[in-house]
Amino acid sequence: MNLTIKDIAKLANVSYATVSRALNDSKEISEKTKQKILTICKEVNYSPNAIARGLVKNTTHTIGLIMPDISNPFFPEVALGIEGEAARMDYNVFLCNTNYNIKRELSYINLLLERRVEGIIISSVSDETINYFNKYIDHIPIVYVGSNPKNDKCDYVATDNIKAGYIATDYLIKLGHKKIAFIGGTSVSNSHCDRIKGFKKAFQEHNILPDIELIRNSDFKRKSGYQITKFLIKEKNIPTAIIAANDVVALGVIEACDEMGILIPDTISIIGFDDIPYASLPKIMLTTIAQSKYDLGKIAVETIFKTINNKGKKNTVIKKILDPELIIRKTCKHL
Amino acid sequence: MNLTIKDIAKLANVSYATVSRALNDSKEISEKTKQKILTICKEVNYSPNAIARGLVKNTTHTIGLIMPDISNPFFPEVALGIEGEAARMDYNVFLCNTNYNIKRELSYINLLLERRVEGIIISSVSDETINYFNKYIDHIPIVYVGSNPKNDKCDYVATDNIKAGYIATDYLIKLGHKKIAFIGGTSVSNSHCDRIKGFKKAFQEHNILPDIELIRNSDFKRKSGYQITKFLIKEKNIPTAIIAANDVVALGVIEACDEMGILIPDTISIIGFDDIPYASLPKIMLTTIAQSKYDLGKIAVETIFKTINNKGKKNTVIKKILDPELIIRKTCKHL
DNA sequence: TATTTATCCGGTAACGTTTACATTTCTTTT
DNA sequence: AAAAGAAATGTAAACGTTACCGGATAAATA
Repeated sequence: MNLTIKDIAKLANVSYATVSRALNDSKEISEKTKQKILTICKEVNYSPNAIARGLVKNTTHTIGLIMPDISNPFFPEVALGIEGEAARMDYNVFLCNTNYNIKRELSYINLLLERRVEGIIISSVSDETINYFNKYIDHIPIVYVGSNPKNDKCDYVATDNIKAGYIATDYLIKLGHKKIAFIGGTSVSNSHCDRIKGFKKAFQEHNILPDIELIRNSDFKRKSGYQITKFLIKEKNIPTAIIAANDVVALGVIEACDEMGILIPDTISIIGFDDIPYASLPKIMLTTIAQSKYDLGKIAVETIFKTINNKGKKNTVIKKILDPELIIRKTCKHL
Repeated sequence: MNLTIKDIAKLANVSYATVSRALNDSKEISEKTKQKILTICKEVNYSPNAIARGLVKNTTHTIGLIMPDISNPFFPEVALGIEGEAARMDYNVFLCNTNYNIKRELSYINLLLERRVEGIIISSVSDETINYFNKYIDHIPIVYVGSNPKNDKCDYVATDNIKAGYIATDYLIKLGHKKIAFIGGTSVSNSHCDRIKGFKKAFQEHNILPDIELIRNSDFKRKSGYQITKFLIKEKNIPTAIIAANDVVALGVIEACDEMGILIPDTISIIGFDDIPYASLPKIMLTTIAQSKYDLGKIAVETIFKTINNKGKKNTVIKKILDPELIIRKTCKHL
């Protein structure tokens, strides 16, 4: 079906080794024959087989990217950083979406491994994959992005989520809030757990106790932010402020409040994480803890290339921690 | 570095053909040796080389997906439909983001071709790639998604964009609007051109003339919706309604109006396309022409598999046209 | 002109699989 | 118990490249 290098060789009356030389512009070929071969390739629309090349060169120029949810704008933004930086390195990205499903995460890891990607960047749902990766950690460069795994072997680049949780909570407490709900992510999520830590730390520093009843888990989706908020409000144990797992969840929180006629920020203050583009809409003006999304991706690629360029051997574990930034908009108010 | 089938063969004391049989659970192998081999594979963490397999089987179980902008929520939604349906078929998706750049589109096409993906689904910026595809159209299944190319050879699945443009305009005219701005996409975009057609058709049917000055192009981004709107308003030729290229642009339009103190829908009515999740936020309530995003993706995969399963030969050009739907929310008002 | 040295090109062995064909081993039948 | 047939395994050729090695031709030196 597809033309091969041998077909081109016949057309050009040369050996197929020569064709290969022309295609890879080696210096072991005369300019003349090279041009002859190249024009023939153009004419007959020859497309080199990357599979075959990959087999012999043992390289794919591909890195795998595993993300939980491309419909959450945070992740495409990170992906953009990854793709951009990878393209600069002449690498391509194989993007896999897990929908927060650990099974799919595992199966994608296997897939990427079988495809011999040269590195894997993963924004993992939990630490469960870590044990899995332990088997491979010496075989293939891996870097976690967005959350820091509780394992001292894996490279990662993440926002300081403890700090993020702390900043959000501290801000609210200083605004006079005490009854603060925390609608977090899944209980297994590292970023969630870290933010909870920061949440508790802030309370501790201010010498007050958080209301444990107001700490809830979500699945990181808008709908669950919406549902949990409705539930919270109906319970009549209404908080004066809500910290949401991320901006998408926060949007769900706002939706619920709007529907139930609760004024933001007058009755309830709301704060999110990530600073997705839709948080800055004039009608929304969500106060949030921003992450440097593009940089997260970009740096993840940079660190994975440290290992790739070192022929897969890594000397030290690389940990890059980016600072979160409080973006004050209009969903929080002094009590 | 990585273990091969031959290593496993040695460990199991069998030929490597037998190992292959065990791995592909062929019936030409005894259950006993099969289990023996499989357990060895598990123990030593063997990962079959998909590259080598692809070379001999001439199949990659991958389809390529080219999209202009994964940071516009419309596209991830379509991508989800594609990935979901592809996964059902046991295929994987190689996602490429072009940032509305035709050069990158072309280079990604080449890349995917070289990687021997079994089909390409493309949400193209324009028809320019079509000429390029013409060379390949008999070699590889291609389906356009989201817009219908002006070429009778390519399969596509798209929303009826003429209708979409018509519905939006008709709705506004019936609401009493005459001075309607159309902040479209790029001039080369098919979906843009079709919607303009629908726009003009609606005017025609109502026997009024559109103000040509109010038809503008954007780059499909929020920022340009924002800037063009500001420009329009400053020009003092203020429209009573604005149709935006998509919801993201519409959000930019709203942003500009908010900033300039223009009331929506009291002073200006606004309508978008796509119905992205953020259009339905209570604070936004954007009236829009919805596309069936997930279905668009799902059906694109279905149609590409018609050709793939037919060994690449296609009998007839498949054209699937989905209906747009007017979602009335709160950004449009009777004049 | 004869010899050395670049320069260019051809032949062939890899790369890690699958698969058709050949061969061995085990059942079954007589 | 021998022959035939079925089942399990081995052998080797493909898949489309790249890369090494050696040979031929052209260029440079003596």
